Amino acid sequence: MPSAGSAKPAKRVPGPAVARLATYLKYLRALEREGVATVSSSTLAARAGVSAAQFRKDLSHLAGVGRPGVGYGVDDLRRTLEEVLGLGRPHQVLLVGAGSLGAALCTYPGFAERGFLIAAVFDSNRLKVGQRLAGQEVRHIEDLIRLNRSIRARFGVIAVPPEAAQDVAERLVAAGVRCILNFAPVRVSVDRTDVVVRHVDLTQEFEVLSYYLTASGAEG
Amino acid sequence: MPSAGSAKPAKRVPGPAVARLATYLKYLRALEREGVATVSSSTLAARAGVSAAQFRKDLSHLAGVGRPGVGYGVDDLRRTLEEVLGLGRPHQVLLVGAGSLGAALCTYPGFAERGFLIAAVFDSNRLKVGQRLAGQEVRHIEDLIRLNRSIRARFGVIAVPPEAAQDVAERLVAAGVRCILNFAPVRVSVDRTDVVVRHVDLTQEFEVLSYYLTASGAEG
DNA sequence: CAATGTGAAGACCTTCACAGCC
DNA sequence: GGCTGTGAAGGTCTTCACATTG
Repeated sequence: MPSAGSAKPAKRVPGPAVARLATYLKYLRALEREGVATVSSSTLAARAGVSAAQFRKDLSHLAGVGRPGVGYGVDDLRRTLEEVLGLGRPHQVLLVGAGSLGAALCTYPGFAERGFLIAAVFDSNRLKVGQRLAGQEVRHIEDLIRLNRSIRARFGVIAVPPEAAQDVAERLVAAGVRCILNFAPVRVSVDRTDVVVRHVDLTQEFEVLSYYLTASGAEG
Repeated sequence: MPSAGSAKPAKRVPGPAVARLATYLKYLRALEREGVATVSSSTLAARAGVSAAQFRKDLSHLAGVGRPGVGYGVDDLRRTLEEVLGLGRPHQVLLVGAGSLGAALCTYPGFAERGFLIAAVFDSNRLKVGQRLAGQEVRHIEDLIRLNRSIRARFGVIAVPPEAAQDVAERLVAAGVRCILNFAPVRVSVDRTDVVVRHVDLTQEFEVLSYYLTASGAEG
């Protein structure tokens, strides 16, 4: 497979490091807005809440963009991270589920600001189909595969009740989606190895917090 | 500090294991609804998407609840996990930010189902104060500390724009909140060691997915 | 002198394999 | 025979410390 793109080093980046690279990118963009041209590992690492050594090690997985004695060019590093993360251009997203969570995700401005555009919204409830949600007409789930033949989105969001999640995942994969963000509190499985799924269980986040509250011995 | 509670072993549980314990609990509750009385490590592990060895190692951090040759009592194990995670009783939650995300979180039934009750909603916008959101009257942020003297919530959710997040965090801590779930795309820092913060950056989840899409060489 | 990039060391987590129990 | 619990082995990630560079 002829790899698209430029001189990026195809070294594998460890999972935890990928998540932190996305964090660094966020703060680099903030620095750029502030007009900062150069930043040191210790400064940016402090903002991101990691050690300077961690930061430099993470960046060592990419081509060298820092200059010893000087630091990192803010614009340079931002572009490198965008390239590594595949964020050079906007991405289309299919959103499935027009309930309260789906509606919130649809109106959340943060996605579009960072290049993820909700291209279509789907639901299985005929009462919701045809309604408008943040400028989007809600479509029926049966039309997902057909409509994505022209949209060609590679990202999908599952925001449906747990019973429906697996079916939605399969439709998304069949429609050509390769990255799935699943908000349903149940695991969905896909057989294809070129499809990646991430689970976000909001209640589970609370439950983890609760452990640390309990473990610290401080009860209310 | 005299530790409250019962015969739970005070061994420290590794971070990744805590998250998985919460996952196991989710599937145990589902099994219980299905009327299953006993389950083996391999069965439950398969549902949760981990190896059987991983599952047993995670449980080895707690008191032994499995019986060799038989498996785990579903009800037993659920109760043990609830106790370890501190989920034996409901928890009150303060929600700050009545924008689209805040509204969605307020109406999301999953929180209450799993014992996290939104006790009050706050916003800084006087136009929103007094409005109702899923049965809750929106309060002004200035009243947060005072109102929590009677509510005594220990959990807080930050669903405000990034500029306001740090201020909200400080108010929550001052009000006695010990666990903070932060949806603002910026790190908030708290000085107290007995307060734990978790960050959920929804866009960042997409960015991580994008890396794996790009890394697999499959471009659309 | 200031700051990066990196091998080596160390900490942490996962997987293996098997003794022991039902 | 089936299954748990766990020490030991293996792998991954983080931290350290320093050679190197501008």
